[in-house]
Amino acid sequence: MRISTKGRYALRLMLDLAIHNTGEYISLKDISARQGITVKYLEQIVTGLTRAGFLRSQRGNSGGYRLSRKPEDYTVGEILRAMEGSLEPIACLDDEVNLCPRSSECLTLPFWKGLSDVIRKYVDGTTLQDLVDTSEEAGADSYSI
Amino acid sequence: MRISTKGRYALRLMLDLAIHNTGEYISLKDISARQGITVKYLEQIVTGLTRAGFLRSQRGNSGGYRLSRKPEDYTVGEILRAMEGSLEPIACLDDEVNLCPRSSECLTLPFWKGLSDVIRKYVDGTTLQDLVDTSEEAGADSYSI
DNA sequence: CCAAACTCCTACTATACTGATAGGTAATGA
DNA sequence: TCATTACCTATCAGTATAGTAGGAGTTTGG
Repeated sequence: MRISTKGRYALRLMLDLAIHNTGEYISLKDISARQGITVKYLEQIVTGLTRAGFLRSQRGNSGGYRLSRKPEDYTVGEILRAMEGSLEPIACLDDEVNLCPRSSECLTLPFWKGLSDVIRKYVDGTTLQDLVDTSEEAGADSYSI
Repeated sequence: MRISTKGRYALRLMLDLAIHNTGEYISLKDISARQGITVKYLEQIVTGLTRAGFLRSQRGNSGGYRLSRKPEDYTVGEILRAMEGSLEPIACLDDEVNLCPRSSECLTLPFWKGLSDVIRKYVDGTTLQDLVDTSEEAGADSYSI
């Protein structure tokens, strides 16, 4: 039941861009310095986010990335799904294809559906802006992000 | 974010024993036939559950397993944790040891704690008896467990 | 009493996933 | 033009997953 580093780092990257959301492009080098994640690994993560349409990129000197929407228009759920593929606790819940032949008589399936629901409600009920807000509440000075 | 087969099968095994909770010992062979899981794999799963004190076992002819408590006295959470080790979405939340050096300034940590909370509330708020009840509501005949 | 029916224990294996690192190409701005 | 940046593909060690396999010890029904 673990979120991979890609999912966790993607969230930190997006949050970093949300906090430094000036309209300018932010380089991975800068994000790397702040987040302590290598540029090379960030590249892999950012690829997924750009392909999902979450980021705009600019090549060349003084290039980088910026958010393509406002922070309040991203849910944490969609960011995590872009990296993790699925947040469902069991494959049966992903789609019809993975539905197992026992599903109609499976006594544990309703439990898993319920778990899926509480997870989905939570992650899709939290926006990137919500995370920015909690950081400001806590006092921006104490954070080095 | 997937629950492993061990966790899923453990829940099915416990639920099978809860439904056939006559006081008699139930053999893995019987459970295997009902659940479609090999006896050899069930052995591995049942070992963890027995060590956790969830089951009583009886060796030899007409031996098997039975629940050591009443179905309403098991939470699904503790059953899953016995097999999965931890249900925390990130290692930082497991214990002090795994806490990363950035934790005090980590802007995403409160989010992960919140996710951990909704998961924990759900899985520890559901008992084995709850799963038995939903099966009875749905009509016992339609289920072959 | 003994053989069948069980649990119990340890080892092994193939496959996939994770968490990276590495090297090179293409675009851009000063 | 050249330093800086995004972009692309490949590789790799380590770990976890989802089992399979073979046997040893225990109990009881016949």
